[in-house]
Amino acid sequence: MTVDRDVTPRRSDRTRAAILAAARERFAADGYAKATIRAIAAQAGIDPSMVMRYYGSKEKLLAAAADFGLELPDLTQLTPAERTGALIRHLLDLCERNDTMIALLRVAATQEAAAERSRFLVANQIEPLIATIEPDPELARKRAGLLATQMLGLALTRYVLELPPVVAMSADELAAWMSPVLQHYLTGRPD
Amino acid sequence: MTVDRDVTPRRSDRTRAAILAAARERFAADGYAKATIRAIAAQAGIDPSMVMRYYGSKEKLLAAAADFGLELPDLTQLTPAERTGALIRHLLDLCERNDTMIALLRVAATQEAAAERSRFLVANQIEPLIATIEPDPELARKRAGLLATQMLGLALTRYVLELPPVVAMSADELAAWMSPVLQHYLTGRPD
DNA sequence: CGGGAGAGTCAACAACTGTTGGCCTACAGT
DNA sequence: ACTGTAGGCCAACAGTTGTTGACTCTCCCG
Repeated sequence: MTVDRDVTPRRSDRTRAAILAAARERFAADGYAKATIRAIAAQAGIDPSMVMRYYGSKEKLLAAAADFGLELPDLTQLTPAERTGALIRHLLDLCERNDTMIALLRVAATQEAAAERSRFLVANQIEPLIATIEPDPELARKRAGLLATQMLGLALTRYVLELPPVVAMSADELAAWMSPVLQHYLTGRPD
Repeated sequence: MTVDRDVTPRRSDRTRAAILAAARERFAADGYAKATIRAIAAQAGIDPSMVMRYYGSKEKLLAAAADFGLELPDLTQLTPAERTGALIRHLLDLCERNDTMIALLRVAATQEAAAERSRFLVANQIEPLIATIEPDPELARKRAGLLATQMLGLALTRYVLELPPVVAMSADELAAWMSPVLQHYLTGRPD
C-alpha cells in the first residue's frame, strides 16, 4: 500500500465520477432494467466496457450508486417546533438537489439490493436520530418506521408517481400540512 | 354482435383469467421488466404465445392487470371517528387479499402507464370520496393528495420495501398511530 | 528514446426478450 | 362421418442485454 496522503489525482477519477453520476441519473429516470449499461455509458460519454472495468458489474454499480448518506439535521439542536419543518424541507431538498435519493426509491421497487439499502438507511440513520430524543429503544424503532411511511410516501407521490395535487403544493405548504403529523410520530402517542 | 345474454362460457375465459392472475402475481413480485411473458405464461400453465393472443402485447396485459377499482368505503355512512380506522384497514386488506394493488405500486415506479393509472385512481376515486365531506373542491384535491402520501407511503414501506418496524406492527397498531394523521388530512388545517 | 502501464475503443459472444406464424388437436354442428 | 373453428403448442426471428477479450493510443519514467 502506497501512502496516498494528499492528492493522487488519477486521471480516471473524473470518468469514474461521471459514470456514477450518469448511473444515478438513469436509475432515477428509468429504473434498474431500463437503465442500460450502454445508456449510462453514453450519458457519461464513454464506452460501455469502461463501466465494467471500473465497477465490475451492473449490480456493483447499483451498490455504488445507492451508497450515500441522508445527512439528516441534528434534532437536539432544534426546538420541537422547528424539527418537523426542518425534516420535511431537508427531504425535499435532498430529492431535488441530485437524483441519488429518487434513484434509490425507484430502483428499490424492483431490486432487492436497493430495498435492503433503504432498510439499512432507516435502521442506521433515521432510528439513531430518533433515539436522540426518544429514550425507549423499542418505541424509537416504531417512531422511525412511522416517520418513514410519511417521508417516503411524500417522496414517492411527489417525485416518482408525480400525483398532481402533491406536485402542485409548495415546500412551505407541505411543511405546514405535515408538521403536525411528524410531530405526532416523533413525540405523540397512538389512539 | 350476437346477443350474449345469459352465460356464453367460452372455454378460454378460464385461461384468460389465469393469465391475468399470474400477471398480477409476477408484476407484484418482480416488477415489470423481470416479470417475463414466459414467466407469466409458465405460472398460468400455458404457452407464452397465448398471452399475446389474448392480450395483444405486454403493455396491454399491464393495462388489463392495472384496471381495477379501490372499492373505498362510504365516508358519509361512518362517524368521523370511524372513518380513519376504516380507511387504513381497508388499504391493508386490499393489499393482502390479492396482489393487484402491490403490482400497481411496484410497476408504477418504472412504467409511466402504471404511474398514470395511479394518478387516475387518486383523481377519480379518492378525490370524489373526499369531496363528499369537503365542499371546497380545491381543498378536497389537496386533502386527497395528502391522504395519498400517507396511504401509499404505508403500502410502500410495508409491502414493497418491507421496512422491519412497519412490517412488525399489527393492523390495529398502525390504525391507532395513523388515525389522527388521516383525521388531520381529512378535516384539519395546515400550520 | 523506448517501453510499460493507464485509459479507452471496438467487435463480438451468449443469453434472453417480446413477438410471430405454422401446425396440431379436440369438438360442435350438420 | 366431415369439416370448420376455437384453443393450444412449438420453433423461430430479430433485437437487446450484460459481459468479455483483444486491440489502440498516450503519456510518464527511466
